[in-house]
Amino acid sequence: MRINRSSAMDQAKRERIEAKGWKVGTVSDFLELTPEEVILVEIKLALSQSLKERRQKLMTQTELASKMSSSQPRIAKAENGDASVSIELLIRAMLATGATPQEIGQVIIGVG
Amino acid sequence: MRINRSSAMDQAKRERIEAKGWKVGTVSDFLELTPEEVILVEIKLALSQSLKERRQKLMTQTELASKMSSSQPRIAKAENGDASVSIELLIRAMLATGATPQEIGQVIIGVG
DNA sequence: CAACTTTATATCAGATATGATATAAATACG
DNA sequence: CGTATTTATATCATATCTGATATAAAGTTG
Repeated sequence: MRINRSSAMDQAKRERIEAKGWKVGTVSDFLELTPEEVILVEIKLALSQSLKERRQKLMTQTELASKMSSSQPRIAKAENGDASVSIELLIRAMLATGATPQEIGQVIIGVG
Repeated sequence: MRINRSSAMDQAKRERIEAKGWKVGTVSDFLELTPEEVILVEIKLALSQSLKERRQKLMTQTELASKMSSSQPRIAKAENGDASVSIELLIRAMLATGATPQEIGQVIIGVG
C-alpha cells in the first residue's frame, strides 16, 4: 500500500491515525511517519476497534479490567486507540475477552 | 488447546517457554501461567522465531538494528525470545524486514 | 592457526507504559 | 426529571522496556 497524501482514502486514514495523539515528535504531519510506523499504528487501531466490539458484547470495561488485573481507565484508552497503549496490552485484552490467536491474527491481516 | 501437564507436547512446550527467563514471579512452574499468559508467550516466541528466520535470509542483526534505530544486542534478544522484549518491538522488527500484516497475522494464527 | 565478522551477554540511565486514584462526562433507565 | 451505571479524562509513582555501550563468545574465512 502506497502512501499518497492527496487521496481521499489516505485523508480519512490520516484523520483516524492523528485523532488520539498519534503524532511523531512535535509536528503532526502524516508524512513524518515511515510506512512501517503507519502500519504499526494501523495494527494498533485495528486491535483497538476489534477489542471494543468484542468487549461491548460481553462485559463492561470494569469487568474486563478486573479479569486482566488492569484498570477501567486503561481499558478505555485501549478501546479509544490512545497512543500510550501498547500492542501487548491490546492483545492481552483481546485474549481476556476470549479471543483466539486465529481471531487476533485475522485482525492484523485485515490491516493489509 | 488444552493445557495438560503430563503430555509430551506440553512438556516440550514448557521447556521452550521456560528457556529464556519466562517465569512468573519467583517460582518457575508452568501451571502458574494462566492460559492467556501462555498464549501470549507463545505469540512472542512465534514472532521471535519468524523474525530470526526472515532476518537471517536478508541481513545481519546490526543492519536490521540500524534500519529500525535499535541496537544489535536488542535484536539478539528479540530473536532469542528474551522476556524483556515487547511484542511491539518484535512487530517493528518484522516490519523492518519487510514483513506484511498478512505475514505477521499468519504467524500469530499459527500459534492456535 | 589468526584475523575478521557476527551474535550473545551484562549493565545501566533514560524513556515509555502501567495500574491506581479521583473525578468528570456520558449513557441508561425508573 | 433524578439517579445509577458506564465510560472518558487527568495525574502520578512505579514498573517495565528501551537503546547504548562494553565485551565475550561463536562462527567464518584466509
